[in-house]
Amino acid sequence: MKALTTRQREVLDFISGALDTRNQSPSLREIAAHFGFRGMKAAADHVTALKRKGALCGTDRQARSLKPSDSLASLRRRLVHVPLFGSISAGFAEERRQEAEGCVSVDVESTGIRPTARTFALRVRGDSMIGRHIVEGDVVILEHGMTPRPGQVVAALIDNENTLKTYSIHRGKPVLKAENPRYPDLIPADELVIQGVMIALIRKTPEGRV
Amino acid sequence: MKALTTRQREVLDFISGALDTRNQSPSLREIAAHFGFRGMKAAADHVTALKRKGALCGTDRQARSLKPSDSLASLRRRLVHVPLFGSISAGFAEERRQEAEGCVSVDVESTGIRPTARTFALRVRGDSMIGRHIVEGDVVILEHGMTPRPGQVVAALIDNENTLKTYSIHRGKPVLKAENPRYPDLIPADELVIQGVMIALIRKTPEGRV
DNA sequence: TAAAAAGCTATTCAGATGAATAGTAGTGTG
DNA sequence: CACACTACTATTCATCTGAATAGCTTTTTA
Repeated sequence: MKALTTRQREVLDFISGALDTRNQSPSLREIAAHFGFRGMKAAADHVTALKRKGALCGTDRQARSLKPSDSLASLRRRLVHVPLFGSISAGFAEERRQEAEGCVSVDVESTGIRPTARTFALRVRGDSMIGRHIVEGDVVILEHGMTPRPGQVVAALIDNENTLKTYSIHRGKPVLKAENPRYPDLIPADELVIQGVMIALIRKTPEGRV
Repeated sequence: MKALTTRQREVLDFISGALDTRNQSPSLREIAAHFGFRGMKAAADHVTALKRKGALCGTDRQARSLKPSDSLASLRRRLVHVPLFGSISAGFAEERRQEAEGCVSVDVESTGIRPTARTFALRVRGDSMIGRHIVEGDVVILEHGMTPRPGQVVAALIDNENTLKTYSIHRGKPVLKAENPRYPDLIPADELVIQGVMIALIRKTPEGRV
């Protein structure tokens, strides 16, 4: 990519910014207005220059189709937006989105996070999974309706509360195991509702947290 | 939000899909073309109905401004796209984006992930930070140029390789501590290049991983 | 069963938009 | 110096686009 001039950089930043905040490309006239151009040819010229230098791409003659051909953007994978719950009380309701307390966005990778409607996230409470290096405050992403395999971490509804356990087989029977010696082990799995199987984890270190 | 008909759901899905894949709202004519409508009023009617039912929003008379007012979307926070490295060899180059092996996207939360240009991600190798529950394969998100505080996890360049350590103060001097008894401790921090301070962590459980 | 809503065809219109033409001033560069 | 490039003003044009009007059939609801 050829070097950009200061002005071209400014125009590119404005377009990227609009795309980030409004999720929509500005029109040539909006670019002109933002920079105080009296005509819009100036904006058009900058866009042409940016396209020529490979910094910008867009469909010809199509409104608001500009987007930076930024290498970071091209590396960007398809995103999944997953509803985040503090806890899930009942079974899977239709309108579970309503109860979500937030939203976690992860990019899909080969690892297997598929953008299913049954994917959700849960905030971890307690330290029952410390043996699997899952600590309080972590956000786990789970897939509902997946059949767990032994060794996988699952979220189960125990006493009307979500708990993370390791799914395993003991004496030929499926059981749920806590990964902390202080917690009771081996709960028969078939009597419980398994909410989901863990497919990913996100930990955010708050500013003051140590 | 009122219930949608099957057809309205289809139209909404098409718009969301276009937004996800092309990052751009379709025009009414594109919607019509996709569903094989002979006129474009049909598409306009569906859009009007979806807006009325609160499923869709957009600026009046503005091209390609449709976007689902989906509750999941409204919960969605501003995203940061962070370049992911396998390792960082030298100091911070300008064109570090070029070397990035991927891209991690996280949504900004109050925790402090600010969309700085100095934010980057690193894939964890080895188990030197097992004591902090950071395991092999995890992706840590770091901020370059931040002054670390004791107890925070930092990435340092040791022997031309990135290593995660805990930053702490020993006898009044800053030192780097490995969180695994099998690794050497207490490396004087001021002789090293600190690449960044950890602000978040992402763990993805591959399909077969246990 | 009657009314309302959904789901379309066909056409028209104003305004938004990208692109083009013509021209000016300044800045480098070989 | 001539030439290319940047960075604009000013204006015009074809097309894209959203919105509107008139009408039609089918499905849903009261």
